Amino acid sequence: MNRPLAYTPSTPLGRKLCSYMVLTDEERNFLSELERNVTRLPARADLLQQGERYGTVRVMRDGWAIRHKALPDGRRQVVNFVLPGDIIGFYCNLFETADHGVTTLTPVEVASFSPDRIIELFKRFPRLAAALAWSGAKEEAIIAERLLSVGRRTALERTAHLIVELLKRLSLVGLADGGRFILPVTQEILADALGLSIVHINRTLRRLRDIGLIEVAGQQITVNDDKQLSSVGQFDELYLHLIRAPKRLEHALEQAPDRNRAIP
Amino acid sequence: MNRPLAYTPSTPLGRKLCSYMVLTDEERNFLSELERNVTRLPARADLLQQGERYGTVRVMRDGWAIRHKALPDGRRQVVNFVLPGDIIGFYCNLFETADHGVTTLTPVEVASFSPDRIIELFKRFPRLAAALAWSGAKEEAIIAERLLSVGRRTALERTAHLIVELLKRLSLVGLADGGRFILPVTQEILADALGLSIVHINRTLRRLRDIGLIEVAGQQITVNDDKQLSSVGQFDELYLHLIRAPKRLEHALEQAPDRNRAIP
DNA sequence: AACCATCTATAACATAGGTTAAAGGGAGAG
DNA sequence: CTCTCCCTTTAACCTATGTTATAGATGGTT
Repeated sequence: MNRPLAYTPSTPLGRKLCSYMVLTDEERNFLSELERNVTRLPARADLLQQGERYGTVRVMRDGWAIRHKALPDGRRQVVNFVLPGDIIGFYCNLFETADHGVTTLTPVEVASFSPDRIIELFKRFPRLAAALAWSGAKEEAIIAERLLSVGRRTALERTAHLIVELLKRLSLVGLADGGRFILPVTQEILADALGLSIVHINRTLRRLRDIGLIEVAGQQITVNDDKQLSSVGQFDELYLHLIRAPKRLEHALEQAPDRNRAIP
Repeated sequence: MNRPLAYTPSTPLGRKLCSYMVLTDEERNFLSELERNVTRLPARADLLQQGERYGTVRVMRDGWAIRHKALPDGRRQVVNFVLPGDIIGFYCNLFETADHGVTTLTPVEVASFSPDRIIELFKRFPRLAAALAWSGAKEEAIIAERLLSVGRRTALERTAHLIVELLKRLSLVGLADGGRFILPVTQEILADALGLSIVHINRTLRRLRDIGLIEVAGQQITVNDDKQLSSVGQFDELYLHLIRAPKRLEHALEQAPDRNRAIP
């Protein structure tokens, strides 16, 4: 392991931000300090409970989780999947109480730190703050796209769309290969993510299998024809904002942080 | 009009941020500079088109708009309503291209400024940056709640929920009084916001009228029994995060910005 | 190896909500 | 004043998806 640490931090969060911009040593140090305090949790553990008072900010280092909201009678909607490198309730930690829960799907490794560090980050590292804002905006875009799915796509389209989305997002962090990935999720959770019943998800997956677009073997999903699957799901990757930081941001951020601010 | 300007800036954005924390003169000046460049547009004008390259950041000063996403075949989902004081694509302006459109519902007054000002804001005004991050997180929370509605609430519940949400949000900016407000929206747009057909929205509104929970007169909606309407919609205002900034944030932000940063 | 719990799979039936069609408002243009 | 155009309203019918029920898989535990 003698890759220059300067370019590939060992932390998922650092790696993520690195893909937006070149980090200074100071920034890198601050980030790796944030991820110093690591915890392991089993599958099906609550990282955050709806209604709970926020205490810590967390970064998912390894494993999967879901962000979900529930109605009093138990109906539940999965808002998003939390993948390695994702931050759990970054801004939300600025709230008093959680309006959603976060539950692990697999054993996970998470780093925790105090919300005060966020304030510190805003004050000392404006470039990191902007980069995190950018990545927060990406999450919002993903949720808005899921709203479009649930509101306006048919069951078949939604399901196809979600599979393509996960394939893309996992490929980005090296967790999918040749259209094949592990989906550590029961059909109940899939149903809750897509606003469908568990029976209908089952029917829909079967249709996708019958058409030959996907193969399912336990938790392993293989996408046979991603072009056609994307087209069934009317998938347009625009919303994932996969391109690095836009030139504008990159340019503004690539200068060293102006700590003595000469701006008039 | 001789209220001390220091406490009630005349700009919607400034007023919004003021409710989170005490602003310094410098911050106030910066904000009002941002809102200097004002444009008026008629109803049904596109403030932003899906797929367009971002050019400017906008703040809604007066009027309504919708944020919406469309599928290639024309099906459309309204993601959120943009009310006075809301920022249009604040972080999103850091993206290359828009993954959603914004269209006015009424004649509007918007302020526009260059995205560069956002970078400047992050560098010079960390407290404003954090406050804007907080308000961005609130928008995400609203979208997540709408996802829960569309995914898991029945038509009646969703509709009730949206009406209560709008009532609360409008009350907050003084645009609703005694449960009465103007909803400058066709039933088609309501349908697109709730993931329903236009016919079914009509049926559902009728049911709410028949039960006596609301009254509709043109664009004016009167909520007769907001307790019961909230209960039908299983409305829990937690997600609106109406409380001022949490103590933690408030405390951290209320100090003057530490421009010379003595933090180790 | 047998047991239990949890998932998946399918069938049969029920219904919320979609679609199509057509008849009224209402408001701005001429 | 009346002609449009766009919106709302309602009815009749249809279908995608939900519900209930049951049987198989699967995998961990004793």
